Amino acid sequence: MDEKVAAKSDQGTIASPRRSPSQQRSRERVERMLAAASALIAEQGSDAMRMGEVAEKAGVSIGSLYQFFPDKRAIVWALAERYTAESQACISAALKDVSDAEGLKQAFSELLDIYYGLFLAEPVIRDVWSGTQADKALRGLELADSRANAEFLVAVLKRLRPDADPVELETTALLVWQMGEAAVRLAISVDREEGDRLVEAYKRMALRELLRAE
Amino acid sequence: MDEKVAAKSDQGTIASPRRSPSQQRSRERVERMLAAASALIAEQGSDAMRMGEVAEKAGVSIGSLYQFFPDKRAIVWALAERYTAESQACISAALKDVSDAEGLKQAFSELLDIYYGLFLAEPVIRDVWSGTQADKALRGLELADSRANAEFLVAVLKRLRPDADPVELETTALLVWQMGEAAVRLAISVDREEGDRLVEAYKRMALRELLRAE
DNA sequence: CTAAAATATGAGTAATCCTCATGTTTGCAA
DNA sequence: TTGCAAACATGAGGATTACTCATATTTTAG
Repeated sequence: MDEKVAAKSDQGTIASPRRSPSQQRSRERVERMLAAASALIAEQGSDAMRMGEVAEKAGVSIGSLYQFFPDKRAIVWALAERYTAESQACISAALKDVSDAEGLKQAFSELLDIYYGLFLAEPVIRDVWSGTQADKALRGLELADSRANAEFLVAVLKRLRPDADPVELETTALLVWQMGEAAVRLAISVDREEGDRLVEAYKRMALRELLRAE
Repeated sequence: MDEKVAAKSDQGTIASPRRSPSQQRSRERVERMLAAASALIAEQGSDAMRMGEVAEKAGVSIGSLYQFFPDKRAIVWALAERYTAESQACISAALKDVSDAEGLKQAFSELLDIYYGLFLAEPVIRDVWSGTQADKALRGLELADSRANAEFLVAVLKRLRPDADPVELETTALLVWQMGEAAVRLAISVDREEGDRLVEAYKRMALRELLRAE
């Protein structure tokens, strides 16, 4: 029983596919499974995706699903890998030939627009790529919390830069705060030395932004 | 059946507590439940937390758990609210009396250290506050993906600033990239207008950092 | 044509969230 | 003190769902 529990909650390991589709027929079926999963994730998020629904939507049996995907996460994983590969190609292409400041400005700006547009248009990517199946209510709490915290920063900024556009100050504060949370999350997921460097680098960046004169 | 499913996957709503503990005894028991949940989340993450384990560890029955928490998420939620309130008080206190640039520098730096330290020391907060129950493997993929993408930026930076410290460039690139993802995630969770503003603000910030001379 | 490999199936198993009927304790008015 | 209503406690069992496996079918290779 202990081993079963261990295996069940062993989230740190990637289960390898039970079998790779080698025939034409099975390749097509696997594609249908992925498409079905993608659609369901888009509708309700990967957490609410049910294996039975995926099978039904793909027109295959439950068993066939498990023929090629060892478990539910493997399907999400496969989609994630697909999008990852696509995005890397895109990023690499955009930045490959940049060789001066002006080029970087342009390429970076375009890249962000593409990335942003992708997230806006594709809920699957939002779920898979943003990597959080956290439920909406919790996300809402986080956003509210971020806003509340950013307000403290806004108050400070208004004192320091009374003539600045309030809307811009709000935007700056919220962004700086959110990026800080991202920096800390990143920092705790790498080794301590790199984490410390990242936090220090973030501090410098954030302060430059916060103290920047109009 | 349809209604049941709807209720089950209705992640956007916060279920209100079935009952508030009004007697001394039940208040203590609820505390024990929260403590047990907190410990289990620290061990394995909230996703792997089992209601039966929480009850056992708290020394109460399953039924008592559901007397005060409508569902599993409500426990996580309760912990999150607790930490949120604590952190807001901390942030507010740190920033309240800041009135000049030097003060902001100090306060902000200290705040970040506290925040970072909290995440390092308290795995519960990591799970609850960082708001992602996404499994470790997926998180690992994301980090690897971020690193890979940041490498493209590093290549550009090395061309633009050949004399800069490579380690610093790596740090800058990874941070800028990660913050970009955070900015986009934030942008898609607010209305379109504010989202656009946030992305544009991020672009400006990021480019200032990337193009900054040593 | 035939045997082996690949693929397909879906009823069944096990894990887990949550309910509910029933029993126990507490607060309080008479 | 006593009696009673409200609050609290319990855990077996219902319901859902990820996943298995014995069995059947299709494809491929020799």
